[in-house]
Formats: sequence, structure tokens, C-alpha cells
Amino acid sequence: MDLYSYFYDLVMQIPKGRVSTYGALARALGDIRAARACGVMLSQNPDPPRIPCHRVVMSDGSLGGFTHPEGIKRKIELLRSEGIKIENGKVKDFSKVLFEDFKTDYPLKKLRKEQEELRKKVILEDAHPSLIGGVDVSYSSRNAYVALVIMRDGKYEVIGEKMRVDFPYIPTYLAFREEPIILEILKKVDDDILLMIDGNGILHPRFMGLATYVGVKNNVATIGVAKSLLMGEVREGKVYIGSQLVGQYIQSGRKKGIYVSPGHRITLDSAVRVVKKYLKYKNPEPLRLAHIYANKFRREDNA
DNA sequence: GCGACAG
DNA sequence: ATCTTGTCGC
Repeated sequence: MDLYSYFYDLVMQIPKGRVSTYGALARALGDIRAARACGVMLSQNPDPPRIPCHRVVMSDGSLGGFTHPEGIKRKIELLRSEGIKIENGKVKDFSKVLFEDFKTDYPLKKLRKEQEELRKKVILEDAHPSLIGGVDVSYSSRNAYVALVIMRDGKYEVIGEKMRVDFPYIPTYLAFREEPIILEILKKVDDDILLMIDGNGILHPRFMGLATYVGVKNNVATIGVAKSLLMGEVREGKVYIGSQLVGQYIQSGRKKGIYVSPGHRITLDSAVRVVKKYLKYKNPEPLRLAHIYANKFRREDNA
């Protein structure tokens, strides 16, 4: 799903002489949580002012930001040239010129449904794959650099790949940003692998975090390893969503720990055991190395 | 001021 | 996630 293109098409619906808001665009995408992602995508406008990002303001009528050498001054010029009156940094008669009537089929709503459907296919039993690895992705604007580290008797091998991303980061929709990227690199290796992934497994509002999504879609065993808590309550190191046990908080030193949750084809206990086995620093080795290499690939490409 | 959301 | 240098500490 190319959410960037979908989003820019929405922005192009805002007529001259009208303005819309980050929140209205997010609702047109299907989830108000995407409001900040809307701001990010506007800042990356590939074709201004044909895609009229200058017509998007804050929900109180104040102007918001504008990524341009001349800054907000240029946004004001453009809006005034289209007949929008601006006083004290705010759009005058805001409610009269506000455009919210987007023609849309709410793509994020459909993606939520997909997550809920896929939930039925999650298997939380051990598959005992023969290989173990970790994947991580590093970004530079819309370029993604992915590294897959495969552990082999105390040593490891690394595979890298560069890709264009077509989906922004939106909380609880991370899978739709990173799964296509991870899939590309998975094609290059044996399926019989246990993959550690930066992000959550079933520790997710729809029990379908990145690790679980990657696992179910590609029939591969996965473990989710997150550095911060997306949701749920932690009691005695165990993470619950309501009464359901979905993860484990693991602290190695005295610093902040990690949140481990099963992705697919593994139990929570096994996931915790495997992660602990590779725990030398805060992150398990396959992930720590994948992180380092993904960053290295990005730097080398942008040098 | 509240709420706060992986990467 | 990215933007960013040196510096403190094990």
C-alpha cells in the first residue's frame, strides 16, 4: 500500500482559496493517530506547489510549519495569493475556508481490518528453526537500508539491501512500513529461520505488531524486541494487555531494559530464552549487529 | 494541563 | 527513526 501517494492525492483535493488541517487529513486516511505522519509527509512534498502543502494548517487556524528556504513567510505569501486572509498568524474566517470533505475510502481502516483478520492465523507454538538471525532498518528520508544478520557458530554473516519506502511511520501501523522491506531481504535466505525483529510481536492493540505480521505473512518464526512500551501494563516483569500475557520485560544491567514478545511460531517462554541466550549488551547480538550494519549501509550510501 | 503512540 | 561532539564512566 503506497500511503504516500494516497496522501498526496488527498492533499491535491484541497481547493484554492481553502485550507485543511493535519487532523482532517489523518481522519481522511482513517486514523487521527496519523496526524504527525501527515506533517512528516507534507515536509517531504515531492512536487510543490502542485501538491498544495501550503494549504494545510493547525486545527486552531494557526499556520503550523513550512519546509522552505524562506520558511513560513512563503506559506503566507502563497495562501494570500489564493485569497486566504491571515491575521496574527492565524487564518481569518477559519471555519468558512476549512475544507474537510475529502473523497476517501479510509485506507488505514482497511489496514486495521487486515491486522484483525490476520490475528486468527498467529501460531504461538515452537517451530524450532535451524537458523537464527536479526533484522533492522535504518532510514534517510524515503530510503530504507535493511540489514539481516545470521548467526553461525559464534560467527555471523550480513546481507544488506536498499529500498524506497512508501509508508510513513504511524504508531501501531509500523508493520505496513517495514514488512515490505524485511520481505525483500528474506527472499535472499532460507525460510527455516528464527528472526528477531526491532518492534513488537503480539504486544500490540490488535495483537499484530511488526514481528507477528512479518511472521504470519511469510510463514517464518519471529520474536519482537522493543526498546519502549507500546501499550499494556507491566507487573513483575510480565507485560499484560488486559488479562492476556503478551510479553516480558528484560533488564540486563541497571539501564532501561527491552520488551520481548512472541511474533509467530514461538512461545513467549522460548522467545525470552532465545533473547537471553544472545544478551551481551542491551539488545541481543543479532539485533545489535543488524542495527550497526543498517546504519553503516545508510552512511556509506549518503557519503 | 492532559494524554503520550514500537520504529 | 533522524538531527549531532565531545565527554563522562565502567
